[in-house]
Amino acid sequence: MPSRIVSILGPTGTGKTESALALSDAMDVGVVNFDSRQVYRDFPIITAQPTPEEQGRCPHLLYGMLGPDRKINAAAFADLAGAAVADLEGRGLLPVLVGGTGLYLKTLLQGIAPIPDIPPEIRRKVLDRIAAHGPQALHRELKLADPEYAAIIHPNDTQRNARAAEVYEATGRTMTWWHSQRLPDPGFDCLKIGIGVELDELTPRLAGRVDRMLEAGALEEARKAWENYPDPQLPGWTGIGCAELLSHLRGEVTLERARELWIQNTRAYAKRQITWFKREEDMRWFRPGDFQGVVQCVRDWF
RNA sequence: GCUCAGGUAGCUCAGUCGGUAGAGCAGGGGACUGAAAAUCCCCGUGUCGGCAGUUCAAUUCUGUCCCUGAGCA
Repeated sequence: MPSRIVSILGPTGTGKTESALALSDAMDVGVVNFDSRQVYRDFPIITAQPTPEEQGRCPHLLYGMLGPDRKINAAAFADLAGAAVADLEGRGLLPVLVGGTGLYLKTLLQGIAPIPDIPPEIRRKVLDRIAAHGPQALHRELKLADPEYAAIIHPNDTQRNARAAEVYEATGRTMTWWHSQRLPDPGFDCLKIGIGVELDELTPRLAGRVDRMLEAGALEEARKAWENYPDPQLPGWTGIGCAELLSHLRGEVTLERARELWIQNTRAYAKRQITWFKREEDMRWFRPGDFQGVVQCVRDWF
């Protein structure tokens, strides 16, 4: 018996959180975060986590549970999400996954290659080599070890070349081999609800959202986080908004410029998300604000 | 008013020893199997400030005018 779950997907700033709350008014649900940034405790405003009041309206899981110094990845997150879903089901609640991180959803629903954790010293070695010789050097080696995967990823792609190198070095198996491993069916029957807009329509909303975050104390939030975690390399600081505000706090740009960059980067991110979700199969699309449509869609699904 | 430095893609700028020009960013499209709010790929015609002159040919040289910045008055 597969678990029945609902996911609310779409680019940032389309009102996914509100849609989930509308669902919670209509039926017994629990919300599971599905956003790689909303896991960070110290940035509730900047990462647009549901407010405490909103989270009080029904169970909310996987929000703000990590410090900015903690790393998370797709596989680890999917494990947590799987446990969260089981938890809600045990309480008789319909799990509603809300977020914009497409890879995390894909990992939960389809599983991911069972590659073991990479020893830190191997990772460091690979990163050192990239720093010294560039990702192209690793790509040349990859061509010999795993031509099939080398053909798929670009020589300039730092992250994927690093990943391929560390996996091969640590496990003695290629990415192609790992990706060809049969995965057990994670066993989810997921209704995918997409909140869709054109980028042009979304842009002014994103700008307004950034302004509201600033009014709500985003800068103060960043300042406090910086006092506690004064290292710009930490995973938590790489979020959009966090990075721009930090740049201002360190005197590199004016607040006005930080705001502009924040909006610009948010927009570019939304564009990438739109590209991703466009390809997602079995999506039911709704306009922002069409809460009735969303609720009805879930009802009909049962 | 004088001197100097500039006026080239939406922005910041490179360049053409004379044969009509190219980077980064922005913008558009795309990819995505453990960093994913990440990472990466593809897409560049614009009166090269205006006018005139020299030349087969000027964005490039010359003159002049306009604009911007710095300095001197």
